[in-house]
Amino acid sequence: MENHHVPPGSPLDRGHPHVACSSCSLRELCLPAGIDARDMERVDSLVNHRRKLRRGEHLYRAGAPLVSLYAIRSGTMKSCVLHEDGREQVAGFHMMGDLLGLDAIGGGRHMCDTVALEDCEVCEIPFSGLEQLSRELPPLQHQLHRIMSREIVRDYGVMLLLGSMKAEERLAAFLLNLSQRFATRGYSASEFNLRMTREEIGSYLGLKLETISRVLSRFQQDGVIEVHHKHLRISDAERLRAILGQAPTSDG
Amino acid sequence: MENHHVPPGSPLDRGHPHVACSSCSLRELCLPAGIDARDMERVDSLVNHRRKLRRGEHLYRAGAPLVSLYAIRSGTMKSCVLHEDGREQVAGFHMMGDLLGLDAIGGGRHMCDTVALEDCEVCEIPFSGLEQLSRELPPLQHQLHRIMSREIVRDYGVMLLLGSMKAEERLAAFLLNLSQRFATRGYSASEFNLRMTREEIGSYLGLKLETISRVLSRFQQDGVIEVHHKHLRISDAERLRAILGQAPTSDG
DNA sequence: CGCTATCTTGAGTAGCGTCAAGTCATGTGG
DNA sequence: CCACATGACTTGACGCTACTCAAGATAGCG
Repeated sequence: MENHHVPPGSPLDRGHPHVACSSCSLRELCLPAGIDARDMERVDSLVNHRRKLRRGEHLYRAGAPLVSLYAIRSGTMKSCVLHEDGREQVAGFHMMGDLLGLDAIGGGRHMCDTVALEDCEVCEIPFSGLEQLSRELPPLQHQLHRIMSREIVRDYGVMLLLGSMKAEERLAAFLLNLSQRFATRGYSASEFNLRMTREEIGSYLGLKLETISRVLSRFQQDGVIEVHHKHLRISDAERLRAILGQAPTSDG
Repeated sequence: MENHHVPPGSPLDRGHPHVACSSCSLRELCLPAGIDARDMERVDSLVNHRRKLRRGEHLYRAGAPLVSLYAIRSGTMKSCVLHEDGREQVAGFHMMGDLLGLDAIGGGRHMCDTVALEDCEVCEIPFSGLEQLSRELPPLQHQLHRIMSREIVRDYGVMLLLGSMKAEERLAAFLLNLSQRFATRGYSASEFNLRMTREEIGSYLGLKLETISRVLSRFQQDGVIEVHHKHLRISDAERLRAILGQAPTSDG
């Protein structure tokens, strides 16, 4: 799938390209949402770097000091939390428009590893500058708060998933969530490529890769999805939602 | 302390004393951390209500519009996320100094239920006023960001727990976390009362109440803790940490 | 073209859930 | 003060879901 939604070759977009938020197609999904044209140039001047990452490259590692937040322009990333004994868990998958690095504000150091799952491009947003500017632009301040709050709510949803759903429900929830995020970004809700491995999905959902594979096969058998390696088509979204909705206990 | 000159029994007083942040023993744990004396009175004037809750009473319910954030002065609360089918899960336990309601900023509505586990007292912080004041007081702004970020990091920890730990590890992690939070607040790290039921602990940890009961019994058998109903003593914190640390797979 | 990472599928198993019975603590009304 | 009701907790027996281990298939990449 071609993520390059952004018109290439704008005046500022050469060499080490500064691409303005004001001309970014993601601006309504991202940090500048709600900023009016007059103030936008101040945001533009804050977000003055882009950075490319190759597949597998780290955006930051746990322990690194907080310098900037990052907004994804293109590509998909994962964040992993680590346990001393070496266990790691995927805490989230990120795509265009998502804001990364919020975990580092509390302690001044990143608390997870964030890695590109495919070639990515991110906008770098110096955090101290962001705090300063958000004091002057209430809509920017509010949007930052909203983004952090929504991350908290998303995390609650993951807890619910991990704490009280069975494997099929977890995977149904995951696929529907992915589907919705693609739709929000203007892509097909019913057909997309998984950018992550079965193992990464499993890690995120608290399951083993074999279980992911089996459940995907079962869904396909049942005609709910068609899956061929990384390519996935949701044939019957209604049924997926039904899988999610059915409580395991009591009658029905 | 009455920087507001609110006469006792005035409408604003609502029969509850206004207790200023500046004289609150929790201020270094709570929202005003890092505010200097000169600015503190502005924070005091923002936080102008206290509210008492009886055990079992809701502080807010999912769906309610965001009006205020709440700081716990005394008592313990739980937050529960709900699934349409009626399943619910405890997303967190809160105690003195914790700031509640952050889930509501993103959508303007609360996304979970928050309930008192015992009689509680909270300080009400009108959110719009908080955003406004935090534009004028950078340390307040930064502290709000830190609190939200720490909530995100805490959530990552819960995901790790739910996604990759066995029952014994989860409970060990839970007890050590409680212990540390009591210690931070000046209480004993090794001896305290559980304010929540086995079922609530289980819900938080993604386990059933019978499992909580069994694992507590096993810990007691092993001499790691002593537990008698709600009363708990950690006899061997080192061993608890060891239970947490041991990876289940491979050698070691 | 072969190497490696990824994925699929099967068989056996362990850990936690379910169901059930019984104990204990707390509170209430007589 | 006691009898009783209620909610919380403990413990046992059994079952099911997802894990483990293992073998083989497939795709991507140099």
